[in-house]
Amino acid sequence: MNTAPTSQLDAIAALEDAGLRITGQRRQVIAAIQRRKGGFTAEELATELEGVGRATVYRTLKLLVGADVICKIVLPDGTPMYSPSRVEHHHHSVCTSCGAVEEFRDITVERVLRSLAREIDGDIIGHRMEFYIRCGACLAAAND
Amino acid sequence: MNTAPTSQLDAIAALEDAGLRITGQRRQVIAAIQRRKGGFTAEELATELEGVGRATVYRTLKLLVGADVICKIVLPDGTPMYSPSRVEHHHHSVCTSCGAVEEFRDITVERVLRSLAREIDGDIIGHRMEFYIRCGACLAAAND
DNA sequence: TCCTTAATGATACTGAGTCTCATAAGGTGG
DNA sequence: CCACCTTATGAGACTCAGTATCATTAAGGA
Repeated sequence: MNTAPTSQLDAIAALEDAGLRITGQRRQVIAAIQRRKGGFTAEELATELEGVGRATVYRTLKLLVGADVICKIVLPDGTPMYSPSRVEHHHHSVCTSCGAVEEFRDITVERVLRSLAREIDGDIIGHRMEFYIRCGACLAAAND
Repeated sequence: MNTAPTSQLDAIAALEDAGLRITGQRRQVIAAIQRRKGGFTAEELATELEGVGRATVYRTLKLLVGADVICKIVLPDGTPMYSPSRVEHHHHSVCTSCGAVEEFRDITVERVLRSLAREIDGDIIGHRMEFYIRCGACLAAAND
């Protein structure tokens, strides 16, 4: 199984591989992402990183999404969130209570994609798939 | 198989069932949607319906989404689109060239959802799933 | 028809992201 | 190690989709 960049160094290498410069700001953004290890919003990051401009945060996030270092998730209400990628091709479940993001890779999902490819008139060039859940922890908390 | 509201009258009935008033503006929005029978943006509708305020168009769209008369789709670049619903529980394929939206209902998809429900720690309360394609017509046009 | 309540429109506002453009680094080649 | 060319940055204006406010208007049941 292929793995996506996982550490600071991997993320930096991914940018280098794309012929991009490794700037102090980009390091800061990457470090901040690795520090959290969970879902986050662009605005959160921009607020946290006072030394990095808002535009730069958004620009860097976009680069990192393109390099598969992080991915962008859309909540049911349309709010975008970002989350570090651990597995190359994967989907997400997002807890709508606590915002926890889990990645999963399910061969069943891949199978469906292939079966749909046969049914659909045209070429499938991409897809979006997210599950909205109440995670175990939130359910447990609610039952106290 | 259950079917979702399909005609003007069904859409109006759906609003009535929800205890909402049938206003001239809402009739106009519904009529404009039925006139197209395809994907559209909120802003398109607001421009077309000069007699209806922008806020009202958005409000009505939201009600219609809630009543399963239309559904909201998100393109890969994040652009939102709306499309009339024909089938109750379904997913979409959107052609990224021409914007054509197709609905499909696939029992395989439902099966995956159930299998994932078992794997995921927590309750699945919803999901989002969209396929981005190049439709047959666009492929044919490109091959000329 | 009257009257309560819900809906509307104009407009200001929010949130997420992009654009512009002058200024400030990166990271080679010498 | 320096100069230089190019890429990246920051500040702030702008866009796009949608929401909030609130005074005014109109549904539709009694």
